[in-house]
Amino acid sequence: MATIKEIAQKCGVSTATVSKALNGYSDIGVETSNLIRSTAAKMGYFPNAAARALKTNRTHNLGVLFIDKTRSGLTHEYFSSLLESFKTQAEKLGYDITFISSNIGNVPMTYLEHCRYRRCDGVMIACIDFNGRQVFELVQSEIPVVTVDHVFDACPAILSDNVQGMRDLVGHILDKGHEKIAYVHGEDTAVSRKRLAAFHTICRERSVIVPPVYLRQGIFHDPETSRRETAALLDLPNPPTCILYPDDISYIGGMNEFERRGLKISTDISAAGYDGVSLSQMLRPRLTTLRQGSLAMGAAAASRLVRSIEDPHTDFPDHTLIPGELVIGQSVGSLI
Amino acid sequence: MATIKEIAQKCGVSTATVSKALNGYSDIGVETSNLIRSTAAKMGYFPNAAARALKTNRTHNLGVLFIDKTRSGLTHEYFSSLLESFKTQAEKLGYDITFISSNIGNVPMTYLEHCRYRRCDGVMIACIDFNGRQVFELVQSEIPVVTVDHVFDACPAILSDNVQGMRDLVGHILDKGHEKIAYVHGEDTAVSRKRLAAFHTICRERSVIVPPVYLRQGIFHDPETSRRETAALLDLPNPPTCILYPDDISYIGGMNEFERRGLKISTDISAAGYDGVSLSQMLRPRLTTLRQGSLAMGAAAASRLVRSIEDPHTDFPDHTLIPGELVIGQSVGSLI
DNA sequence: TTGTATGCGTTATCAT
DNA sequence: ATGATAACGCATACAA
Repeated sequence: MATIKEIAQKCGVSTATVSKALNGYSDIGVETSNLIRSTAAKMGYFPNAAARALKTNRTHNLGVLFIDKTRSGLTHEYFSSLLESFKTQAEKLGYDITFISSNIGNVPMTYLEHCRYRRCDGVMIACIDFNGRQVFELVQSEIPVVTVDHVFDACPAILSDNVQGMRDLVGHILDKGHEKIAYVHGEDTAVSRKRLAAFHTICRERSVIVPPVYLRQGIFHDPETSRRETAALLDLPNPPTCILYPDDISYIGGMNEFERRGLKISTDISAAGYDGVSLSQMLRPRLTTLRQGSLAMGAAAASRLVRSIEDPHTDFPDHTLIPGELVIGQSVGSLI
Repeated sequence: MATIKEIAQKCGVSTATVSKALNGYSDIGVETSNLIRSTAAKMGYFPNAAARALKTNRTHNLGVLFIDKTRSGLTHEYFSSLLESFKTQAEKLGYDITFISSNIGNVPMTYLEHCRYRRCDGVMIACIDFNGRQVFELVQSEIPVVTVDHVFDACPAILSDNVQGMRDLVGHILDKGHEKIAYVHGEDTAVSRKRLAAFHTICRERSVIVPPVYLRQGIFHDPETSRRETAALLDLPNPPTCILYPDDISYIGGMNEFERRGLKISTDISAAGYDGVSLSQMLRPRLTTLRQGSLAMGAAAASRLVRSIEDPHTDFPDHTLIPGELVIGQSVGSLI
């Protein structure tokens, strides 16, 4: 591995000159600069990240806190594509990413300690229990943080626009003439609450009454629970004509229950998901759903985090709302 | 951030003593050692990874080469759970992981250069076009490498046991009395070839004849192609009673075609997938498939790589075969 | 058992 | 325009 010193020897200059030339300082002669650059390239030189980090106190490394007890983090398309686009954007901006965890080797450490150990320039937090003490400690620290789909007072956040998304989705269903709409929603989280509130708001705006029994508590990404709630809804004396699910995967449970009862989706019963994962468009009928802008969110998170790092003066905890996109499949039939 | 120097001051000893005490050298007095350790803990000390790396030439960082043009890498459960378990095991062994890519900032670099820049102690390669020049360059380098589901002459490999997996799966189907078995297989890769060969072998062993027209070239994770091939198979004068798909996602295409034709899966037609992703067990009927040991593979890859790094003397390019597990759903009906 | 001194590869300050 | 030198935090050979 070529070092700056070797380049200096080869070019007959000092290491200081090489360093400056390579970092584009203007006070180096054009000729020497060119000579240095070309021989550096010829020798396959790359700066030693550790040495540079030691000196500059900047690692060009972003921490990613992306943990899930159920190991569902990476296996949910919404999160994995978010991560993928975060990584891509981070790389474009010159940063690598490192996963943060709560122990390394046998040494237990908090998230914050892990970040400090690796000298992360900043951290993105997503897909985690945001109420943990360790998360809070990290958020309160001096390290720049960006959160996704959660708001902390102290740091910027990238948020999926669940309110508008829900409005678009339910609006479409209402346009199709449905007036008996049930909603199997996810666990009680900020996301669920926003969607639920938006659901109520638009229904009221359009003078559609939602009987309390149409609202069922489900679990994100758990088809079996959704199947059970679907069965309960269908057994009602006055069953709904359309059922909303917490997400596309949960819809699978409903779909199974429909088929078991011989109900044809879109004519006998309508349904909609949320997320817009690729599976939803593989099914027949294609699912009507709301595709969350996970790619845009990942990229926005990376850009926003790097801004916090590189321009700390103008930094303040703003919120970026990323819109989703209504995906009209064939799972919501028309009643008009 | 506390440094070794501050601890030294506080304890009234030299930095060398602190360093030794913290690294468990035996030539430090028990009392001083205890004093140093406790004050270090009290001060929230963690060694500066960059400084340590600079000195020891070891970063405790593993590179992960995990790229896919179609961005399907992270979104396929097989790969994402492989990565997740690799990460978990690496952390247990005291390593963080860094994604390797082919450019960072505006600076284009090869995979090898990126690894060197970050001073990765080793690299895991999976889910990538293994035929690329840059991959080859990396494999030939001095950096320890482990590959997953691909064999290079020069480095150890972790392999899913596709031959035994296929034997188990097809064996089960034959046990159910099927004699007309079609196989929509994936693109022409080493994995496909192994599975195809195993398919032929076991059929021959059990005296089952496979007409060439029962073998169809599909595409991994592409339901639409599978749907088309399924239609072609069903339109045959002498159609199969059971169809194998390249993977569970591809099966969705077949499933759609069955339903379109009003064929009841398991009684009118049988089908099997491969991979054993969680979706396959959410569908009704549950899919009969072969669950690949992705968790075991990820962990094995991490352990194997760390062994290459920490014990280079005994290192040689061996292969670790990880078995899968037959998952018997309801999609293969009995003909006997 | 403990301390001194040096160097890892880089950047940055200050001379020249 | 270029160079000598110190410093970043740590580990270690060697001296005491």
